[in-house]
Amino acid sequence: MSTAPQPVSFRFRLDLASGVPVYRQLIEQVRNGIVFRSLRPGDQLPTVRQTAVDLAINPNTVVRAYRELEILGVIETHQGTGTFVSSQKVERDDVERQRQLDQIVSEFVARAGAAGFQIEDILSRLQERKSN
Amino acid sequence: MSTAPQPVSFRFRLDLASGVPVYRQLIEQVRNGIVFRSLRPGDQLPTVRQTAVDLAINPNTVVRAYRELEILGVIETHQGTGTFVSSQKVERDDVERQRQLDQIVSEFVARAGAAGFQIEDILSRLQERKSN
DNA sequence: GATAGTGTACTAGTTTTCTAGTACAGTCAA
DNA sequence: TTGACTGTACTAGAAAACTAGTACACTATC
Repeated sequence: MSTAPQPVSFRFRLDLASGVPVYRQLIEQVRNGIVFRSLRPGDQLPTVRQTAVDLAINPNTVVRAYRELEILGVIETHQGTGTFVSSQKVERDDVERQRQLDQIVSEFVARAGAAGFQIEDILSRLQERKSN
Repeated sequence: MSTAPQPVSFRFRLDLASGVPVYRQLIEQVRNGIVFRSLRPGDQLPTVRQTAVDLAINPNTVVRAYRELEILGVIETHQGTGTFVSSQKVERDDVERQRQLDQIVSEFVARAGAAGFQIEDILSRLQERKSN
């Protein structure tokens, strides 16, 4: 190596015993990485090949995860260059974004509600997270 | 009929075009019914057979949905009698419930975060819902 | 006990999901 | 241009998910 442009520090890990599909584990780890700031806009993700070798899986499995994340607008892939965390999530129409947030929240409330939790429970838990 | 014990008013509907598995649509509708109070503790759900006939699906598909809901503690099934919304969700260990809420919130935050929303966005949206 | 209602169990077929093998194509630096 | 890196495309097989057919067992009422 010569210039070592922005070394990739992010690393995947697998839990084969969990029963959760590999590609889904990868997606979740990237998402969490972004939320918890271990991945920042512009950061390069491990390459498809490197990840495949490291985890002893097929490149296509990595591709599948990256593709789904790209559809979500979370990352950007550039053939021949690499895969990167989106520098700025594409700004969408406000109405569309509002609808999207609404849908996520709806589903969430329904799920928590079915488990016997009230909106108050959720709110207080989120407040805690926010202050951390 | 003679006594007509608590007529079942809840009705399922299907969206075959959605691509969402039938049994999962049923689960979601029961969950939402509970959250939005169209289903209350003790209410009887449509019978396995009636639902199967109404929606032109196999009884086992309904059974699958009901079983999953029962595992979640949302409903209770009684062979020969019917299926009912749990009169009182089984009280669990506080620590266990805390963990459960934590997990739901975690997943939610990760998902919303990946879609570009901040905890603040979620909080304000939830506050709105609460006041409605 | 008979009967009509309820949920249950077992089996199986189709579809979808998930992963892999392998060859191809773009990018960049030397 | 060449070579070593990057992501992409096509194909296919195994596993899981999903739904259905059919027969059985429990419950309540008459």
